[in-house]
Amino acid sequence: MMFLFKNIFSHLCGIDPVMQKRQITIIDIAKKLGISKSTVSRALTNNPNVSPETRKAVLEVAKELDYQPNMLALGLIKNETRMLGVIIPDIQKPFFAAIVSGIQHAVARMGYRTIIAQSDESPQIEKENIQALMLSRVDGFLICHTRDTRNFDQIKMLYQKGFPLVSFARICQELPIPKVVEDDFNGLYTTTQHLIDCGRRRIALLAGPKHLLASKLRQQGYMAALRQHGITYRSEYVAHTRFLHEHVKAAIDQWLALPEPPDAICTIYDAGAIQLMEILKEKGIQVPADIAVTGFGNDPAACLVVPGLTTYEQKPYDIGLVAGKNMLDLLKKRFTTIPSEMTISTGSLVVRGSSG
Amino acid sequence: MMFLFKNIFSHLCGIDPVMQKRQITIIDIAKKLGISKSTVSRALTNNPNVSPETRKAVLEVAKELDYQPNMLALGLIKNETRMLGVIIPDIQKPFFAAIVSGIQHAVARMGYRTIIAQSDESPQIEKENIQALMLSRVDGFLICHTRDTRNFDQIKMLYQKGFPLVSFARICQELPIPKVVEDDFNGLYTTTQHLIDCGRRRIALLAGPKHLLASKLRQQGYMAALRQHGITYRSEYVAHTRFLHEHVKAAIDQWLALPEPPDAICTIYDAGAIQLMEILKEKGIQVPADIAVTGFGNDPAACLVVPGLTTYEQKPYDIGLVAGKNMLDLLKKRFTTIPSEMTISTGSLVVRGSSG
DNA sequence: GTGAAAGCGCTAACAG
DNA sequence: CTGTTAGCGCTTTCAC
Repeated sequence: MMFLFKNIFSHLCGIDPVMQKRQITIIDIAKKLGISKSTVSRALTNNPNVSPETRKAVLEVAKELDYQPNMLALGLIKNETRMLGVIIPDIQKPFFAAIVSGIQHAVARMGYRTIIAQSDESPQIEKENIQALMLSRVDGFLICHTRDTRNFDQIKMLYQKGFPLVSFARICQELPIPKVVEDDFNGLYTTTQHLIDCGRRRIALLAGPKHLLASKLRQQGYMAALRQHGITYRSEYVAHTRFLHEHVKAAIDQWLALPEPPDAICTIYDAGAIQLMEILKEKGIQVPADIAVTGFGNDPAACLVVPGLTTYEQKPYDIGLVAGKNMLDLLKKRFTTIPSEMTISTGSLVVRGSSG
Repeated sequence: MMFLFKNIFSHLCGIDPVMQKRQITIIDIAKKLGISKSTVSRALTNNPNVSPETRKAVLEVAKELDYQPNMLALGLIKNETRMLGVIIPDIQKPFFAAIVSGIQHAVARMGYRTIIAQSDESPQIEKENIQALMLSRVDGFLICHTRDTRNFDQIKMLYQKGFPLVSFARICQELPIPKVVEDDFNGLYTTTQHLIDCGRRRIALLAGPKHLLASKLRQQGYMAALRQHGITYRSEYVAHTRFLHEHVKAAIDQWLALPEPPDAICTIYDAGAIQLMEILKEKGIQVPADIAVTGFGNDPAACLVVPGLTTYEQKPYDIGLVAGKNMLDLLKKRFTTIPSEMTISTGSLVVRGSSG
């Protein structure tokens, strides 16, 4: 519910907004000094072909008139906006918020601004956002696809048109562009191995959608760790979710109904692990005594639950930083080479109570 | 640590980026049809003064050539960018992330894009961001100040220049512009009263900086609740922090050294409450048995700590939504009235274990 | 209906 | 060093 109040300060502030005042242009400065606008332009852009006195006079008048250069006019000429389009699924997820922060800090130094667009995990909105940002003529795109994006026509179209492109976190593999990802494989390899080291042998996996690359890689890490230790992979121990609470619940019920229920559950995302722990607690099952649990990501929440969640720590801020730097590289050598490396940001195991 | 991999797909993707291809303009369309660019423009902008056949032909060729209107040129003429500047302290705080999300969803419908700039709680960076976004010629500003912003010259300057302005969360009181805030007073009144209802009498307050409006209002809510119940206000029970962990620790130490230490602690922010609970746990003090604790905000973390944190739930997403709508109103009736209402988003008490 | 011309604010090539 | 001219891509008079 919301309340409205008339602002009691309205009449007291004593500042009047100057509506509609035509903006000051270089022509105003030129007129005032009786010189041509080209000279003013030169003075303002540090062009050497201006006498020091003229420059000084121009700068003075510019300040006096509070002149603000019009970036639109400038952009029209240089055909650049110094704006970058950042497309993410959901800014409210700490993981993406941290990446965005990293990107911004990386590119702000070079005077680039970022336009953030959320796809809300909808491929359709993702498509519309790309379209809209293209029209806004951003200088480049940093894109993290939705979970369900399977058709990469839009980003291919951008590539074809020659837009500088960086793909991060949920990447498009089909294009030779810079990519920045978490170390999915190693993350699950590490947490799974940790559970094995803790003496667990019946280790289940709470995975993601089958088509999602990150999910696939994490599952491969899990399987590799099992293999390494001579533990047979059992498909009934693997549950694929679409990251919804119901799926987690269904997975547990299924596992507990098994003749040999798992003694540990590896998850590929912290939120799932935390939901898991809550459900187990409701059922009176002890974590880690009965079932150990691990996560992935080291969400802010991971250290707050009880017991603390053992997890693989990622550094989303660093991922953003690297993605931003890659974009700056592309922008710099725009017309020479296209680097198409994949950067893998390695994390580290954070051991807390949930793994025993 | 990061690893680099040469992308093995580089040679396989079969799509070639068309570097530098000059963008398609209305002149290309005009030439192809042997008509003037004015007619093309008219056809594209739904101007009635075009024959249906001409329009159809233009639309066809436009699609064929994949024509994209140049927003910069358009903006230069109309003097608008359909971009809004959003200035927040830190996108990684769930509170601000939710607000940003609300703003975006509110304005996206009307075709506005948002440029997010983080001030990192630095008044200096806040100032630079305002400056930069003004140069980028955004159509309006939605601003949440840093904790330490005391000088509002920058935003006043924007106001004076006639920019549509909305102030949210940490607002500037000195200007007659729309403001959207949480219900600070009521929040602390409510949590304090709840503690009193739980039988507590020696209630301390973990407050914020004295100069910060939200902090002042919350303290007033706390004091009003005490007064209401005939409990004497004791200044030694109030600690002002600058939201740092050390300050929280110092406050506790001070309170515990008192001849009559508090039996409850009201805080004005969840993060502080959670830090508080951790420190108390370390000291072997039981929450809520020995000391009850309440928070403010209902952070995602509030339901994860043990015991759960009793807190006043805010709806930051709604605050963003309202702020965005206010901005749209300003933009619509830009040259008529300036609404200057204050919208107060009311929350509600969420009772969990920490209050007993 | 359509075309020619002016102009949004600025830079850049070309003369002096 | 400085002024003139010609655009950047588009809309918008103003003629016809």
